[in-house]
Amino acid sequence: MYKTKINFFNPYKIALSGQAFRIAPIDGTHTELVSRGKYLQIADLGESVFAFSCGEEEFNNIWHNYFDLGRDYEGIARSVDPGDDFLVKATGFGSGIRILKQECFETVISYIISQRRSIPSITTCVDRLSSLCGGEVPVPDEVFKNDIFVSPLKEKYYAFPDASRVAELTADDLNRIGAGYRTPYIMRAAQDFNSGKLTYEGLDSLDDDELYKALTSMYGVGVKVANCIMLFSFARTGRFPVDVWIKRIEDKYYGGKFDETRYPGTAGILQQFMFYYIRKGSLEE
DNA sequence: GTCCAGGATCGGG
DNA sequence: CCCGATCATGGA
Repeated sequence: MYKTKINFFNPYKIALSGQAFRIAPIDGTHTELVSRGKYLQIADLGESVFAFSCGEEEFNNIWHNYFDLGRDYEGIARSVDPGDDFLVKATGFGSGIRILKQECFETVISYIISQRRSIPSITTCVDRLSSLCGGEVPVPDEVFKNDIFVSPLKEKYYAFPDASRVAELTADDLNRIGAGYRTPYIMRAAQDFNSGKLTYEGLDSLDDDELYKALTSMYGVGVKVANCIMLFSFARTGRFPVDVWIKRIEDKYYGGKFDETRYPGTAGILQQFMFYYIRKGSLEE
């Protein structure tokens, strides 16, 4: 168990923010996730103090980066135009949300799956894919031994499969987990990552325009999914994905188009606040 | 049963 | 370049 104080960090909101599909709140103060082939539980102890179900070394090597804890989110919130009522509200409401640095292949496949589906439906499909061919991930003993933590939601957890495993699946396999018409998209993406035609390192070495071009040239990856991959896996925080929810915001509050060039390098982070607010904000009004 | 979902592709104008 | 039809399925 590693305990530390973190400002502007709210795992509960992050779990509900819809940017990742394998993180979930257990109750109001506990959140669990699987990433990097590991199970992690976080307990919110109040006063901005959090307990992680791992050692200090794992926290520093993996989770500090995963949760983007080195970035100044307070400064980003302060940079918002005070005359933009909607954005000010959204940023305040979502305070504590971080842009996760998710694994590349998982993000590509998850967002290919995401097209034209609701978030619960995406989660179901990604979970089915993981339990079909991802390796089982143990829950650390610490979760059961230390009463700071609570019982996990599920009995078993599975890593998101790597490209070699997904590349072995047949169209029937993918249809069975509910991939629907995205099945051929997933198959080709898995082949490209498995063959080495696409790699995280290769893609990450590209600048924004080149990366965008590389992603949108993939079969089944269009404008929106490419921007999500860039934002949620490559930390290209200037990218501004527009889905049906953001489009509604643009129509209602920004005359049809949000001027993302006003926030170079941070528009994507603000986008996530907007997305969270339009979907969850009304629940507390 | 109906409707919509963190859209992309394809063909045709 | 822009437009409309179409795509398979889960969840509300």
